[in-house]
Amino acid sequence: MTDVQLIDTLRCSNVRPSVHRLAVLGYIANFSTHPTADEVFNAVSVDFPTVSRTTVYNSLHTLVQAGVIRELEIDSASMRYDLAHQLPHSHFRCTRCGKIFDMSLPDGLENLVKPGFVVQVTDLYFAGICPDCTVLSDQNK
Amino acid sequence: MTDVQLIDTLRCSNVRPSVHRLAVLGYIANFSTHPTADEVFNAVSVDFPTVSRTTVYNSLHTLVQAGVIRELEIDSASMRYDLAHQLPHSHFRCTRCGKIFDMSLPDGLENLVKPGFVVQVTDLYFAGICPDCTVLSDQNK
DNA sequence: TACTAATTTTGTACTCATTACAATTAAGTT
DNA sequence: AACTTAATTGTAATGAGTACAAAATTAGTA
Repeated sequence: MTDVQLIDTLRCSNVRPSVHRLAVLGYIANFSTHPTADEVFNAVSVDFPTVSRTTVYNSLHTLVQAGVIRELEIDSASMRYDLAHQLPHSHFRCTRCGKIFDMSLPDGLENLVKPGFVVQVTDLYFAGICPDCTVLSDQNK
Repeated sequence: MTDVQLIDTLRCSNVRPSVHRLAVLGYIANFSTHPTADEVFNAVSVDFPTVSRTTVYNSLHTLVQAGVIRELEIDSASMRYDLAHQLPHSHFRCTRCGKIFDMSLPDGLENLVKPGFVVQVTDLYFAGICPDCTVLSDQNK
C-alpha cells in the first residue's frame, strides 16, 4: 500500500492520519509478518527514533477500534496484528521458528455454533512445523 | 471423573498422582469452565489452603507436557486449560461475560493448510455474545 | 526400619507485555 | 492569534508467568 492509500484507509475510518499511525499501519500492511507490538515499535523506531512505546500501543488500539487492523491471539506470549479487511483467512504458526503463515478459510464455519449464540469473530489457528523447519530438522538427522 | 479415574489417567501418562496434581486435574475435568491458572489456584486453595501458586503452574505444565490437558489461547489476558483427550471441539468465548462454551468441530480442517506444512494443533475459536447475555442486553433496551 | 536418591513443593525475586495516568505537544477551528 | 480537541510522551504500576534454589516429601533399596 502506498502512503496515499494508507492515508485514505485511515480517513475512511475516521482516524486522523498522524505520522506515527501511518508508520504503524504501513508496517502491518506492507510487511505482512503479523508483528507483535514490540516488532511494530522497533520498525517504527527506525524512521521515528523518538516514538514512544505507548504511542505504538495507542495507535494499535485505535486502529483495532476503527476496524482497520485485527488482533491475533495465536501467540500466548504477545498479541499479534494483521490487516482487517482482507479476504478471510486462517493462520498457521510454526512452533520452531515462530513465523506466522496465512492459510485459507472455508465459508460458513460460524454455522457450527449452537443456536442462540451471536458470532462476531471466527479464528482458525493451526500450529505445527513449516516447510523450512521441516527441512532443517531432516538435515539434523 | 472419580478420584480413581483421575489417578488412573495420571498413572497412564506417567505422571505421579500427587494430591495437588489430582486437585488441579480434578477441577479442570469436573468443572469444565476452561479455567485460567488463577481460577485453578483459587479452586485448589479451598481444599489445600497452603498450596503455592508455583505448584499450580508446575502441575499445569506437567499435565500439558503429559498430554492430559491442553492450553487454550482463546483469551489474551491469560492462558486457559481444558481436558485433552475429548472429542475434538471448538470454543466460543462470550465477549460480555467471558464464559467459554464448547462447540462442534468438523473433520479435515487441517486439509486447508498448504502442502509442506505439518499440522500439530488445530484450534477454532469463536467470539461473540452468548444467549444469556443477548437476553440481558435485550432487557436493557 | 533406615538410608539414599529422586521428585515435588514452596517462597521469593524476577521478567516482560500491557495499561494507567497526567503532563506536554501538536493540530484544527473560529 | 486564541481556543479547543486530539495525539504523544514518560514514568510508574499491574499482572501473568518464569527462574531458581532451598525445604519437604516420596519412592526404592539395602
